[in-house]
Amino acid sequence: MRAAPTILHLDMDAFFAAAEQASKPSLRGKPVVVGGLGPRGVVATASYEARRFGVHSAMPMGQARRLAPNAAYLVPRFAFYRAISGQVMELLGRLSPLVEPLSLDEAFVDLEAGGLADDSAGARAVGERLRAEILATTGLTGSVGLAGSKMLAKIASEEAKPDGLVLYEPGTERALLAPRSVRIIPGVGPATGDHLRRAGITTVADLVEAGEDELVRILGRSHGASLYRMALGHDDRPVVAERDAKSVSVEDTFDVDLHDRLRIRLEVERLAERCVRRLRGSGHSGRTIVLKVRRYDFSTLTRSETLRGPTDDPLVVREAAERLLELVDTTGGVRLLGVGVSGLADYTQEDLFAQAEAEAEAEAGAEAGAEAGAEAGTETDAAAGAAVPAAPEGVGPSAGRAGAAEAVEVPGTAAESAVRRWAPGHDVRHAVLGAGWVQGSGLGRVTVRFEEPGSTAPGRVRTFAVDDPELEPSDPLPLVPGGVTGAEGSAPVVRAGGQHAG
DNA sequence: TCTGGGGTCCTAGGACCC
DNA sequence: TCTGGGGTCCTAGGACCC
Repeated sequence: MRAAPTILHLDMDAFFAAAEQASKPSLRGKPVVVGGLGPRGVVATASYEARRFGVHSAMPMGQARRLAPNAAYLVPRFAFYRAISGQVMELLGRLSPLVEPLSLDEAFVDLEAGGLADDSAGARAVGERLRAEILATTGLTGSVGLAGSKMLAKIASEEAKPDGLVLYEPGTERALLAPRSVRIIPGVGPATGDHLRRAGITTVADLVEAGEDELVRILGRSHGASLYRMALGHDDRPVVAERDAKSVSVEDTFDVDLHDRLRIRLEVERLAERCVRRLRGSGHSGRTIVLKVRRYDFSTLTRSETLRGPTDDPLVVREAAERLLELVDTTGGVRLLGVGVSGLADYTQEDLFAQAEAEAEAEAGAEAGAEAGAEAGTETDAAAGAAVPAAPEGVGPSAGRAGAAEAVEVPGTAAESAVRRWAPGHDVRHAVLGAGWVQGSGLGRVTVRFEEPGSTAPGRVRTFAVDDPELEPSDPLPLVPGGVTGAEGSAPVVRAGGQHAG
């Protein structure tokens, strides 16, 4: 806490959906839902128009479609959102050296460290100027919260939504929080909320009245003590610019539960390879391999194995994941598989050298029979894995393999690649008609609306054969003339946190 | 058409060591 | 051979966030 409201929290409004509306004029003012379009998809972001129908983040798509059947349903385009996020983060970087991104659409900024504001009036001016710059640069609106602590700044930005600014004067924290639900405090979710409610605690005032000892008794040492402090409005957490990643993971939910053990194993191998690609891409190696399995009944389990040294070797990670799979009973079916690596180290020659040594030792000590068996298995499966084209970003099995029968088969049919190529919302270019985006596809046809971010009226719609030679996928166009697009792929990487906008 | 994907942090028990 | 007490590492699960 500080004497002036110089901690700023920025939250872009309905980020993914707003970005789609900005890039597709025909969707402006209309309900838009961005998320997984497969049978098991969920909503990532709903536009404010869609929220009026009751659609919200994390809701199953089927439910969203029942509530808002006439909304536009689009698959997320992360590269595009990342590019816009990079522009926004760049603007934040001009305010202060201390910027802490929480996700693509959210960040804390320490204005005091930037020397641009040291009182309420100054902070408010900086906040309003920032909002104007974001609008001018990206065409999107963001909401700003200003307060003397992270917690209050975040609550303020929530209060400011959409397209607003709220400033809480230091000293008013307790009175402001007292009548609110405990759920307003970041970190209090459904489970903790229920737990507290059963103890008769529903408001922040109740938390204060209960006292620290009681909260520690109910919620445990760490959670109880920090919750008590938060309830009093005490929050000294600093804005931290650099946070090292602690783990890298990938996972897939399947349209249909997997039963076949060979298919399950094949998917684990593909996930391991994808995971290592990401691991290497982030410049890390890691020591602990984690396999995640969600069963038909949604029960989830993890199995992990810690190596003697950090690795970024695809084979090592894959074989560890395979060993872990052997420990899991998959009878009844599997709806999700995931592979992760934690215990990250910076990728350096030293690490690799140490790892090679550790592996040599391990191999020398291993039983010959087990080694031979593992190797024979991976040979075959590696060949099968290599035949499968990697899905483009944002298009998981749910989008790409809709309705695929569960069997030992190699995905990647022509129909399937058409589904991926012409995913709803993706940009295309027609040799004669110019820039547009996919409204929908199926039965060998793809429907395109021809319009650009700058268009003032909705564009015309035309339908083509999916293999029309004049039509091809293209990169997003800038939302604002002269702005960046998703094509660069060089936007600053948002490190920790999720990828979804609320 | 019931429940995504990528993260973080915390707890708790057992192994192991001193 | 009658029992202590820490510290650290590993594993598994759960809550939470966007």
